[in-house]
Amino acid sequence: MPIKADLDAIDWKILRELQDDGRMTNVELSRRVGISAPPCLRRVKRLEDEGIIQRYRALLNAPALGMDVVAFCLVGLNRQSEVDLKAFADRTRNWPIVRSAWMVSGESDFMLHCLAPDLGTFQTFVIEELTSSPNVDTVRTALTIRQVKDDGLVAI
Amino acid sequence: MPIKADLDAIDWKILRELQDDGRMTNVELSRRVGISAPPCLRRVKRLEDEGIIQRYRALLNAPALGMDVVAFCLVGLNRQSEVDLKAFADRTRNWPIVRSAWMVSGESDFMLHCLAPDLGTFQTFVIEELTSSPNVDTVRTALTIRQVKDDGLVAI
DNA sequence: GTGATTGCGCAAGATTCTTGCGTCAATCCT
DNA sequence: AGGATTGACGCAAGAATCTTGCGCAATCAC
Repeated sequence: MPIKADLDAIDWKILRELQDDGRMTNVELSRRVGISAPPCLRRVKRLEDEGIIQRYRALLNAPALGMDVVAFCLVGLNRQSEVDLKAFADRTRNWPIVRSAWMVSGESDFMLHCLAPDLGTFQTFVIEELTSSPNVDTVRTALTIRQVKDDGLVAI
Repeated sequence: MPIKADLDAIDWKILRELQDDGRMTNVELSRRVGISAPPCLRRVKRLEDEGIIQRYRALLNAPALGMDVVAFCLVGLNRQSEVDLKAFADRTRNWPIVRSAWMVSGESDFMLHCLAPDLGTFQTFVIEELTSSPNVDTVRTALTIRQVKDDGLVAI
């Protein structure tokens, strides 16, 4: 899709600040990156319009909301045809426990990032939904103990 | 940390909306959840103060920024003592290619979410940094082909 | 039934957003 | 080389939003 963006130092500063606090006011942002508010707002809008900033999201505290189990599942399929891959990808979108998912290459075909209120719910999901899903061959799970790093998507 | 929050239907609506667009104005948010702006702002501030909303983040388009390789690494250590785990966790924080990391239980000890400009850079990282890091036993990588689902952290 | 508590909405001042416009520096084209 | 063009900045002003205090109604406890 988008051609590689050409960004100057101020653009990178903006991206860094908005990754750190996506709800910062434009006035504060402009102060931090060293230009006045109007051109700063125009830069942010340009970054949004070009799709470099895809969206803004509030990050929630899962345990406080009763979601105590975070886990990853590596799923291997029996058949990896285009149709089979698409069918499984569609299925992940209908499982609320699966919060995000990637098609991957390697020993497995999909990586699922899962969130469940408790271990029983998660195990039931793995056994009764995931493992018993058509075309699913192997499922390896990794329960998270704690997150040890959480930086934004892009560094620099 | 936080006691399980007790949230009513409006709070959940607010959380859903701010996960979908974390930069929405409070006026628009209040309109969507069906109350006037001042109590809506007070609810958002309460959710922030109680740590239910942890932060706001701009999500960036990695390929547009020259980051074409997204991968996961499952890392197994030789020794899993408290000190060893902490040592490896600290090391992940100094690797810019590792964007987020979890300590996990299962066949591996750590899950790393990695981002690199190209395959060569990623392979060099895996071979010269990760695999050759002290106490690292096994490294299994899964290169992502594409993301097929990306919902917020908490559903409902 | 009465008092306390909680949360809503209104209103007004402060702040921020947004747009148009003038200026300036850098680049491009003869 | 020199004038034209482009692009981006900052100022200013009107519009929108944020923020706070306050009064009122509903709920809860006693």
